[in-house]
Amino acid sequence: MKKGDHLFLVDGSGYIFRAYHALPPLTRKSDGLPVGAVAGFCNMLWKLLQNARDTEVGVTPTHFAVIFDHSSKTFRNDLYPEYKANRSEPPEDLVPQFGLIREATQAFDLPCIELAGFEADDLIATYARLASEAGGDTTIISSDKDLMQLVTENVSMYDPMKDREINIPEVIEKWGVPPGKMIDLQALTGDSVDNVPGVPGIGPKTAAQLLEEYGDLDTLLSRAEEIKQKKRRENLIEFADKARISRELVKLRIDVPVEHAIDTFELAPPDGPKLIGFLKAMEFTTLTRRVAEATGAEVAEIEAAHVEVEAGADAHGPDLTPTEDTGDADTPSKLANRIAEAGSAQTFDHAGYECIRDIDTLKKWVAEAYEAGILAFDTETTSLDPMQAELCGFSLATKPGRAAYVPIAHKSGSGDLLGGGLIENQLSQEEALEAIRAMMADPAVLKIGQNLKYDWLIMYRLGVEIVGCDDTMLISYVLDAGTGSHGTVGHGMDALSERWLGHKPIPYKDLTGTGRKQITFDMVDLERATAYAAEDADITLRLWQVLKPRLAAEGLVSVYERLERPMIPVIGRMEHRGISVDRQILSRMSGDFAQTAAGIEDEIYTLAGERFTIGSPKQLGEILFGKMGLPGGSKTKTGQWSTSAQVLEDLAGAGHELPRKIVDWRQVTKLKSTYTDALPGYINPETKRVHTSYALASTTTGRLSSSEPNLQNIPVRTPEGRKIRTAFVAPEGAKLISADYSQIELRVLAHVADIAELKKAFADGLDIHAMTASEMFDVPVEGMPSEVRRRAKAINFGIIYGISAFGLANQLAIPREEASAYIKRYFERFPGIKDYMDATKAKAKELGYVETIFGRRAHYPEIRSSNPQLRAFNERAAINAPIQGSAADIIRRAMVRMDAELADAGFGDVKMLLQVHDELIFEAPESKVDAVIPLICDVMENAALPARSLSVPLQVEARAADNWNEAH
DNA sequence: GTGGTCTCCTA
DNA sequence: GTAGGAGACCACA
Repeated sequence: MKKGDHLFLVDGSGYIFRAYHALPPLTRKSDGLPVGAVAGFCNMLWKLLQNARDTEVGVTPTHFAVIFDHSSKTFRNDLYPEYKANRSEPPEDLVPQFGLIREATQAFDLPCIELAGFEADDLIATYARLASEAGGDTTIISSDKDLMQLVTENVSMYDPMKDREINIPEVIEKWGVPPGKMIDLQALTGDSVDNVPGVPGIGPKTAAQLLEEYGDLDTLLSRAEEIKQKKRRENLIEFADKARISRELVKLRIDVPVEHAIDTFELAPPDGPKLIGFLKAMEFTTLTRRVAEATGAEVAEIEAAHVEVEAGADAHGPDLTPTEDTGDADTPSKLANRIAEAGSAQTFDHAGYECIRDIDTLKKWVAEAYEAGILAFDTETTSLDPMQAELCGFSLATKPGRAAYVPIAHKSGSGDLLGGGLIENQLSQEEALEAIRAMMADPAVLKIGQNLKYDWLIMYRLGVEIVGCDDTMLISYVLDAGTGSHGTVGHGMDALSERWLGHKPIPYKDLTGTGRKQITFDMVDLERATAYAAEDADITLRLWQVLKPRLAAEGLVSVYERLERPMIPVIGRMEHRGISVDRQILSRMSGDFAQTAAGIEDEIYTLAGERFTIGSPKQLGEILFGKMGLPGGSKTKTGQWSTSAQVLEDLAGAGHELPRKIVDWRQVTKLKSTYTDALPGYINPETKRVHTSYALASTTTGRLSSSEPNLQNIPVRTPEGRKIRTAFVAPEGAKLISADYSQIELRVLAHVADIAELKKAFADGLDIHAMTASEMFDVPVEGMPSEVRRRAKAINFGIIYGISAFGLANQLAIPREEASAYIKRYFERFPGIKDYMDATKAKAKELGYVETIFGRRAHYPEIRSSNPQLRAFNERAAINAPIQGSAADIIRRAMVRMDAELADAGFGDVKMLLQVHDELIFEAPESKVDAVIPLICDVMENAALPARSLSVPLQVEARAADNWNEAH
């Protein structure tokens, strides 16, 4: 090892625990052996060995070793017998994976280091020291805080699961002290997991503050008398010895008598066949193929290695999957596994795709589609906006590897002086569409798309109907909504392909470029267009083969069939219809807002004594809290003083003039920039209407989201904002109808938690917030002060959001203790709610997901996190999801049924335009309004039936007017 | 140009 | 305290 070398040390024992808790629990080999953590470990190693440069680490290792704990007893037990005494046994299905991870390390040809009497951390500390002394750098692959004391200029850490490097600044940011003081900090705080005692009542924040003040632990303990806080002083004196022992426990040994010299860690190129043998045995098909591609090995020629599972371990463990593989029967989950494996074992051959340029070939493909009964289909267009896009061509696939592209509007490149003309020998749009029209409308051929709503709209605009279809994006959404951390698992094709097929598709930008020089798809040459477009269809088909069988295997067919697939034409039609927006009204309002804003700006500059960028929170903060010296409220996570409306309102309340002006200015400029200025830009030049885009698969709960423009957040709370709704109008001779569910989420809560009092209140049509207030505060509903009702209302909402004292206190601007007391009182009065919340949390922890009343699943893998904040957040989300999600399912059911119900009743000219979570907006001929409103309400109120019979009535309120403001 | 931060709009 | 999208600013490439 020499200067410039870079040693990677993987904390193998730490990784396995973390991976086990962070990854979905269901990863198993076909014989039931749990291998989730092993899979994560292998992927991580491979990534570090292949592309460490592409990660946060940014360097490629020259030396590499994986370090493990040898056994649970170490020298620390001699120091302090209780050390790690409260460690429970590892979970059953984790046990066999310890051995497998060591096997994996050997399969990777990497040193597998452990030593009796020492923890992995001590070995890591020692090797890091040795590397530094030899002039090399070290990256420790771990995010364990116990290792942070080792961080120096030459030693950093890397969290492989978050792709995050941890250097000196990150340690300071996280713990408030530099790495050199981490030992003292941990000595003070202790560690309940490892049973390191520490000093009671001292957490990380306090410890950092004390160390900042006194420098180090010894000084602090010797001067403990000076501490002002009584309890803290007493504890520091009483537990000084415990703190000193703790320091010895957390201090890592850098002088372990290691058996392997660091030079033996030098990295050799991977032994492809050996590694592949192991990966095959583990059934990691995707990684197997990646390794094969990188090492040039032939997968088929390599036999799966024989891997022994540690004796005594229950290899099969308790089965966690809802459908168990039993016997030889081809169960859905077995089928799903087998197909997934077959699909991902094949490679992609871009040169094998066909470019269809004559009608006979296209007809041959159509015949092939009939034969196969399935056809993956994808359109290529000039725009992401399906209401403006023009068709460039479309692609087809009938089985894996068998795919083609049909160009219809490609032009020759711009480099050609005579260029810009249509390329010859392309089928015309009419000809090509005519050839596929009958098949597209024939349910005998299942059309498979990825985000099919887009292609559906393109074809709908061209007069081609699609009947009989599947959407891989929606299937993935039904199966995996919420998996991965922080919703990182999207359901876009690139992500799905990498995840399920182990294949990275050709990036769109490789064809079109980006930014100013970006070209439209019709300018892409046919060879590359064919490779790209046909690949998309090919991928879609393979994804369908992998994902579709899982629906049955995991009991999610009806969710997909009733709540997802039918939404494609429903939402497609709504987006196609758009809504009429009055440009004049918006333009007038923009002018007014501009004037108002300019006036306020002058006043602000005068009050501030200088001109500055009001919209910059940074500059504004400097003026308010620096120059003017106003007292700051809360801080943002980057340490800036917050200038949120809440803070400014508080300052205004204390008699300061400027903050009030800022609030006013913000409101006016917000309304202007986000709404009155932006909306006219979305009016489609052709239709003269605004066509929002609804995302069907973007939320974890099942709600839709709306974008470009977002029509689900048009202002309503303030009179100024509300006026914007007057610009959403019905055309001459028509009215807008707004129909919204009253208190749907509270009704769902009453139903799912089965709360007699709430159910009765809804059945009797009572004011639910007043009723809650009356129950909680013993105040009669008659003559109840509005403040009392307001508090009960906030609590009711809080319950739906997975209440916390902190949140309720914030909402009501009351002390946290008071909020806490309210919650306690609420739970005493409605114990069923508490039971429901506890049961929901327990279910989410056990299964990793929660369900709506219709069986839609929302995954919260991080609910098992050891990070209390993250865990609590996931608990609240898990409590909220069945309520929010069930309401979302109900309105989806209403929407799916609505068009047909309207048409059957002779209201074919009444059009559903928008959805805003609990509200539907329609456009109807004036003459039909009165007759259609009861029908709309009826469909919405009975939307849960016949699948579910709610024990609470649903109530819908509907009104018609010339514009959205008056209708709502 | 891109991505992160802050703020604010909705149910 | 839940679920979203978007605009402005600003530091980075």
